[in-house]
Amino acid sequence: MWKRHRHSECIKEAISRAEKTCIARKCRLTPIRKKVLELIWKSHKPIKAYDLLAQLSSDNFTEKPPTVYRALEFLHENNLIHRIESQNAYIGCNADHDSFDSKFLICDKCNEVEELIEPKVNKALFEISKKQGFTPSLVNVEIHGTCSQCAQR
Amino acid sequence: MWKRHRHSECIKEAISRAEKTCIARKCRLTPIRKKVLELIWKSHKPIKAYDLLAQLSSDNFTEKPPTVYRALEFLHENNLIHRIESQNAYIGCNADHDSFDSKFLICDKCNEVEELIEPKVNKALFEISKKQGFTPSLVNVEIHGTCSQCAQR
DNA sequence: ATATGAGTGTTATAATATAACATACCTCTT
DNA sequence: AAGAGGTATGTTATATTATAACACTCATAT
Ligand SMILES: [Zn+2]
Ligand SMILES: [Zn+2]
Ligand SMILES: [Zn+2]
Ligand SMILES: [Zn+2]
Repeated sequence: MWKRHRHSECIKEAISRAEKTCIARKCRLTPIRKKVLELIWKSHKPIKAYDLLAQLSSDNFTEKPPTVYRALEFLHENNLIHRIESQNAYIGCNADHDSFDSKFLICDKCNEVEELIEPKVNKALFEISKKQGFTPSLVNVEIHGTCSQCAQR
Repeated sequence: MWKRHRHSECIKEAISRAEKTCIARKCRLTPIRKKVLELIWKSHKPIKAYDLLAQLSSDNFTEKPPTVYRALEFLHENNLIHRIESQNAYIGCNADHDSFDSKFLICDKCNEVEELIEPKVNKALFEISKKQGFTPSLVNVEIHGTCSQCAQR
């Protein structure tokens, strides 16, 4: 996001990463799962389940919701995508980060999302939690605002 | 949460706080809005819109969804409640904190939620965002895990 | 009293997600 | 090659969450 790049490379990298993950974890990147992951990456923004569904379907053929939700579940379990809670939408992840740590910058103008990879805040949040007697297992941070591109306009 | 307290006092305090807020902001805590706020506080956990709806309704009378969603919208705009995004549920707020800063400890066992009031992490996140050229307007942190009560069991 | 805006009632529908069960398809064993 | 067992998909139905649109009521301010 906000950096020029060959987006087709992102997608290739994501698929290749997914294939490796599946070998390592002994699970299968079936055609449906692969297609959903590709569509998520093509979108370049968080994409909603029913938009994926529409793109999966062709004129003479309609996929049903469970198809896409199952693929999303699989991809999520295997750390290949994230769900942006405040948008009910899904975005690809190409970073090797702890699965319990996710942080996003969400532009409310253009809707693009960038994942923040930064371990310190996570650590601080874990420590604060523990002080309260709470045992954290997962941290999700969603920061809304305006990206640099949109700020310039 | 996780601290013994007279919960009836929480509710009273919340209503009194809401009344003050409404005077200050020149808006109205109508009977519906007040009732919804009370029900949210009575729940003691995040509560869902349709559960509120059920509680608002009596045997011979059913409220409609817009009634509760409008009340929730009002309460949220006026910083009297928070929405827990990962649960599609709503919880009361009695803290005087910046409206753009909300952090929650969410116990996945008992479903109770505690709000964390702690300014440092927020500041750190703002700074990290700005370094990326992003102008933040709102931070939401949801930390899932196990509360001390549930850990003991 | 009457105009104005805020609040509520009502109907309908949109958007998001899952349950349940049937069928197909891999992969391993024999 | 046949069968068993598990994984994945197809299919139907339904649950859950949320909003649009328009009519009506009510407070209150001039
Ligand atoms: Zn990630
Ligand atoms: Zn933007
Ligand atoms: Zn709060
Ligand atoms: Zn608990």
